[in-house]
Amino acid sequence: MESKETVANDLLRAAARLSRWASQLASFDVPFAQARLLALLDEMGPARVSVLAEADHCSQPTMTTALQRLEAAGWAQRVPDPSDARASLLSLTPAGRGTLEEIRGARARVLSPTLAALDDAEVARLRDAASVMEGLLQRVAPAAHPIPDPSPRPTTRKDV
Amino acid sequence: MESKETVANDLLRAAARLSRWASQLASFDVPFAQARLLALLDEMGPARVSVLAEADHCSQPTMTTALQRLEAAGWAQRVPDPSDARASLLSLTPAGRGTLEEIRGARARVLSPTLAALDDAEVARLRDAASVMEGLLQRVAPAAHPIPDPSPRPTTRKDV
DNA sequence: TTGGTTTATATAGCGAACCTATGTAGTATG
DNA sequence: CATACTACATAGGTTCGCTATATAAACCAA
Repeated sequence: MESKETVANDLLRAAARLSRWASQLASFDVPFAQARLLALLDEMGPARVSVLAEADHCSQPTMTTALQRLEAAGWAQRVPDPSDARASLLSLTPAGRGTLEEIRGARARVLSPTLAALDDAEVARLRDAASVMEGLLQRVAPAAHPIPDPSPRPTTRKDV
Repeated sequence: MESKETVANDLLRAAARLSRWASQLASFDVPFAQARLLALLDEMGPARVSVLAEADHCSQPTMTTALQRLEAAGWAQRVPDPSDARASLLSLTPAGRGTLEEIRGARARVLSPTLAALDDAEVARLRDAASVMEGLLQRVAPAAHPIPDPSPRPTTRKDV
């Protein structure tokens, strides 16, 4: 139904713009992808590289280098996985946890002037918006390859 | 009651993840930033580089190179600004508009299996989530909005 | 055990998308 | 007309993402 397509595009566009705005305005010295990874490590505790990559919807090499950056900054640490010598378990250091808290506080401060002007009903709408998007992601995340797109590449990009 | 800080962080995190997931699955050949710029050009009609940069919350050089990529792909065109020989007015070509429609359709198709499983109440929650984020964006960044007004912008701040 | 496959991660190499600093040319103004 | 300002382009650098491939451990027959 067309209304559902409209919902999809409106939602994705709004999410993209909000995310983009936040990543720019609340830019301390920590790049956005690194802040996102700090939050992921905080959530998932000690975890393998490949598990983190899947959770973040990025490739394993991308996660490897991202984690190397965090380790170099002293924000993440790795220990060998006792059950598999090929794997490592990554987790936040205390410094990493402190940085994550700083980031969350800075984001909240950036949004606070706007949030202060909202009444409880609007705050409730925001809360519901966050939870409904989380729910959507949980429905959609397990399907790693939902639309294989069998058609050959239209090559809209290379030809004029 | 949860604090407003928690709401802000939850919302931003959910928006970031949803946007990230969508940009990975629904972006056939077209990189995410280029798709975003196509939508921006569609909204803002013929517009100057600097106006587009401000609306997209990026620097002017970033917008310059992004537009050069779109022009090279045949999706954007520029005409000299009749009122100022230094400036150009950028707009979508018919090919660019077609590509944008393809992108929107692909996004909707990617989400449609999930949306089809939702009842009307949940779809309504998604719709409300999109609109509440749009409202939040207009409070914090009153720029990128359907306003085909070609009158010159009075100010050019950005001086921090 | 050996040898082949699979799995977990790392490396190499690339392009896109950001940034700041600076150059260039047109515009405006004293 | 000279100076300052403005709009855009270019230069140079980092982050972030990808695919392809290498390396090493684990697994699994025979």
